[in-house]
Amino acid sequence: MNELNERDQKVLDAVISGYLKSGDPVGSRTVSKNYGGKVSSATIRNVMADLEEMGLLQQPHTSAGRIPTDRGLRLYLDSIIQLEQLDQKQRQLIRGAYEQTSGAIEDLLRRTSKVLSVFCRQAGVVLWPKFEATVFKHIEFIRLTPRQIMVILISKSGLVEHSVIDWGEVISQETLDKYSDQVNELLKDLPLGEVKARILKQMKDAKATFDQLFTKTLNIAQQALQTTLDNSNIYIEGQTNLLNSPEFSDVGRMRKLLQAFEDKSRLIRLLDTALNPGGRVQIILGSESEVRELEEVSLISSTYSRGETALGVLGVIGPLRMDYSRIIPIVDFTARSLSNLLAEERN
Amino acid sequence: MNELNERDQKVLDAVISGYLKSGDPVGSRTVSKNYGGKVSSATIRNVMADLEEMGLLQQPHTSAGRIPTDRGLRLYLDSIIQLEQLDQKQRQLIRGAYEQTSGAIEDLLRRTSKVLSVFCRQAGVVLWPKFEATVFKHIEFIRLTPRQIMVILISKSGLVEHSVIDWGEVISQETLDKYSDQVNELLKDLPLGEVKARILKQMKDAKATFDQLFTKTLNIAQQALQTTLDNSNIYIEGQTNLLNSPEFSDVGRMRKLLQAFEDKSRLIRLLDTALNPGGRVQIILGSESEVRELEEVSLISSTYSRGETALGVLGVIGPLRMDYSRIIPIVDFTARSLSNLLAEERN
DNA sequence: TTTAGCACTCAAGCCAACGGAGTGCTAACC
DNA sequence: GGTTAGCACTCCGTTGGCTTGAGTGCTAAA
Repeated sequence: MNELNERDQKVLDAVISGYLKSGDPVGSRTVSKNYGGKVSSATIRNVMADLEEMGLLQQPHTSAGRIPTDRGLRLYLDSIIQLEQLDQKQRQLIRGAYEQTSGAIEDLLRRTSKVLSVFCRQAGVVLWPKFEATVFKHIEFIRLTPRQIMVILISKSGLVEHSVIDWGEVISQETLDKYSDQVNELLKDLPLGEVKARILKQMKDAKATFDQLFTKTLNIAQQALQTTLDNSNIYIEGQTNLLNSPEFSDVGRMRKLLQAFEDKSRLIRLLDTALNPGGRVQIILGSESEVRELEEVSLISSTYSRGETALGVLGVIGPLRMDYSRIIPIVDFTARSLSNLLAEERN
Repeated sequence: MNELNERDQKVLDAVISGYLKSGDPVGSRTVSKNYGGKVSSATIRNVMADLEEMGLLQQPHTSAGRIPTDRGLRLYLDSIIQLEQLDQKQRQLIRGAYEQTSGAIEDLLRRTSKVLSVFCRQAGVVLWPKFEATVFKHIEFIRLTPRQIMVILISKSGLVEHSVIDWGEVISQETLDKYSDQVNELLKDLPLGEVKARILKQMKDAKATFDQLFTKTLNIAQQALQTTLDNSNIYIEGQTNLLNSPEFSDVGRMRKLLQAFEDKSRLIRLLDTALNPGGRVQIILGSESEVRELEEVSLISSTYSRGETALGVLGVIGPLRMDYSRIIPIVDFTARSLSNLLAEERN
């Protein structure tokens, strides 16, 4: 691909930013004006034809102005993604939004997605922290019915997951209590990613000493852990903000989009790909993802973490045509804020 | 209001059921035909004019057919609500849908709303069981940070709620453990609705005996309980089914509706009003509710329970124009199924 | 290489005409 | 007196032609 000279670049930028603002195709006259009138529209037309040939711009139909192709948009985004700082006032507002949050981590995350949706006027999403990235705190077995055991797993960061295990035989609460202390001791301060291995190792040892009941307890813990690790979750707020974009005033598109939102597993997959430790803001255009239904949206995301460990992803989903330069700093700042809050609170 | 004679009734039914099927206003000729040709369209026109005068039918404009008013629809619904049995095949299918559910009650509820949405082709909703209607099983205090305590509350039916309490002073895990047994003993088998009173009473006694730490523990329990009781939740599945109805192909209406769905508190309020112990299927037209945004939908609901205690509400939300006679038996049967499952599992 | 000019294209808005569904009313009918 | 046929009238939705305006590509001159 040919390099773009300065003028090409400028025209491309003008077309794209014009399009992002108005949503309408941008014509040569408009560009010429914004260019300061130094070049005539005819010249611009030539440049635009070149850019079209390069696959960066396209025409919805002859006699319409140009809009960017996905490739063109990508190029543009890469060039603006080195982010500006968010201005002081906005920062204050975002910090303020966190003030009355309760200690529960769920509240924190839900609040975050709300913040994102409100400040960016798009859909805000927060991917639930990866359980395996957190540290074991406590496990509790409760005998719900003679053959059903509820297992509650708590991580140091305050994540709680519970699941119910159908157990083949009757087991008493006393037995469960007896061993739960041992399991708690065994797993103390272990990253959840390593818990499984530890349990399995221990199960072997227990078998060797013929401690059947302990083996059983471990088994239960093991099962519960599996369900927990398989669980993923996501908070979405402000989906209806998307309805305000003219690109989704078409009912068909709209429906397609909302259907994609309804099946969260696809969204989770998408956000998962955006999880990169230590990363700054990242933009994924729908066409670049593997989720066909999300073709017409774009995800501006950032990773949040505690200390060095990347926990999850948060971000904003909106139409391809968004005010990226406004939203990018917000996402960035929100991710930092959340990371800070997580770091401060639990030690 | 004048009584309707048989013919009036028949015409009303014909108009409404025709309208429910097609969505278009129904004209006199159509009714005359469906009537078996025994009466001419002119006669029908006279009857229809009468019904309009009574406020049961209305015309979108002169020279259009008639559609029911809300009052007319209400009358019609009241007459058909004595429900038919669901046919054997559908029953099988619904039962089948529950087969692979895990023991966790959350799964059960989510599955239920899924079932409703799929079988009725509308949005399925399930209101989270009222915590105060369930029975205390277990409480657990976990010291998350020196000043933060996580309280986990479990009901006999397997509901789990947790909250984090910021505690003014440092409290050790040992202290918490020491008293949690006492609290558990104290609240054993108590309906959650009565727990609060019991705790308060006990706090007085503890104060009298100067058992400060116990008072504190009770205080924590008390706080956690409050948050828990305030919590209400709701599962919604298949919102996008609503988008298929032609009445919501208008983007404005659509938006209004989805916004109402996004703020769950309003939905919860609506469903709450439908909670009536021992009740059969109930229909609430949007115009009859206090939620303005839900004007154009209708809720077909039923109460699910365990034994004698009404736990929550489930149902279907769809446009005013729905296939009520098909959906009513489904909602009814689903409510029974869920109640049965809840009764069977936990004893 | 840039620019002015011109012919051409296409979407979108406007308007008038038309067809169809349905009504209300009147006068005849049983 | 209730019922029906007939008729004039109303109103919506669709169709199709027409116009307008934004924008293009090409050509020829600067």
